[in-house]
Amino acid sequence: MERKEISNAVIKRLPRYHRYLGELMESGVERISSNDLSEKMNVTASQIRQDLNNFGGFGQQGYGYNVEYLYNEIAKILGIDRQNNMIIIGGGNFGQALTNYSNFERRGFMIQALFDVSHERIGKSVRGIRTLDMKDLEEFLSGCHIDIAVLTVPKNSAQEVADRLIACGIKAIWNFAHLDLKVPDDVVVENVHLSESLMQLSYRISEKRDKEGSGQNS
Amino acid sequence: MERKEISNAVIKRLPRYHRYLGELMESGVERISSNDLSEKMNVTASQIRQDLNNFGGFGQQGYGYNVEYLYNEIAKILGIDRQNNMIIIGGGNFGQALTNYSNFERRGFMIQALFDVSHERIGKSVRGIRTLDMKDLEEFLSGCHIDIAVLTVPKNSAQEVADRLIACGIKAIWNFAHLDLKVPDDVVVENVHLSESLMQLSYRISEKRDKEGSGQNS
DNA sequence: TAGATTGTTAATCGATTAACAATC
DNA sequence: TAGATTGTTAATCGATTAACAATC
Repeated sequence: MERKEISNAVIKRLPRYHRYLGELMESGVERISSNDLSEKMNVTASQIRQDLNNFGGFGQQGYGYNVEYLYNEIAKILGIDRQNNMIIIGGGNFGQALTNYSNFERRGFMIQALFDVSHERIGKSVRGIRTLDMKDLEEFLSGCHIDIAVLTVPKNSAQEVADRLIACGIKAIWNFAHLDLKVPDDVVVENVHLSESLMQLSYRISEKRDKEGSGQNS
Repeated sequence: MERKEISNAVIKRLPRYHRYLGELMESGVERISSNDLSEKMNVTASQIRQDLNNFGGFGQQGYGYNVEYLYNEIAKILGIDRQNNMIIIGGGNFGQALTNYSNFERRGFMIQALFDVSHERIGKSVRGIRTLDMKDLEEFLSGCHIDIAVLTVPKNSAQEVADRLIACGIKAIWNFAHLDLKVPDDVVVENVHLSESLMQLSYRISEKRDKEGSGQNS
């Protein structure tokens, strides 16, 4: 029995449920109804129940959901109940920032190495994580299992690096480069396009500016 | 006459259109049909035409779209045809990485200052951009116009900082803190929740793992 | 048992795709 | 003019919300 196909919209909401449940746990809340959670999160109770029931019946009629249980179940669904080994390709600004950001580790995302081409960076350690020579990528990957490769290289070398990673068997890429990678079907890519996010914000600013402008004229 | 309400789905696609049109321009392409663009971008031609026609008729029957013209029109729609002044609050890993990332400037997003509470950081400059004392935030904002505040502070101080920014008249926040900010209706927030992005990737990895597992058994 | 709240089906809403008349 | 391709209306598809029977 396979999972039925889950829509992207649902997958996007799961981490947010997980976050709110974590906060409820921290404040000692033991159980919560879809209705109470919906008010906290500003979504409909119906949506919460629909979303969760894609994966199973985690609640109990007349009671609601046990916070800790649901938190752990969502963690399992998200695959963060286990260790995920990562490498970061590109030791520039973002590569180093991500390496320094120790929060990922708390969720089981362990950075095993950083790769770069610059001889100024190679050999140095960031938070105990070695910066290795990009030349040695293939050798490194043949020696250990890496679940996720983080791509923080310039746009013009991103595809080439991705190809090398995929040739080594990497199946998941967290892509910070500002382009759409071409990858085989069995490789998953999650994009973080910061400039596109910033442009969306900019859109909303100018949309507001337009509205105010026309408002004054009416 | 006001813009009609544009759906979020459309807004998210605009920066990607802009990016592809920019690349076409660079390779010297003068005109393109919705059909050719749709093949490049892996969307339907219908969607491209529908999206664009939310904002006006930019094409010409029998000809298609002029690449440079459309590129510039989308830039206007996105509000990136003008300068946007930004400040970054939080001079940690991400704050510094964003400050160092000079690509934003090319799109008119100018970082005017960096703010921090740490005396080790205050007074130092990153790429010519001063790190100021968080204490002086209100004074600074009274003296110049800032369009966007970038929030790269720890989760537990983010709301407090946001409140201060809003009190100073900031209307747009690019939020990297891992929480949902509470802001008035006239303030726009764009979130970059990196851990949620990483969890979505993790979900897809484990989804694939499940499928393969069940495949072997069948 | 009565009350509460889920799980799930049905209804609605919105977004995407298809089709085609308008027009360059 | 004929061919190409848009702008736009109509049809379809999918996601969200509402409703309610099941059940703890």
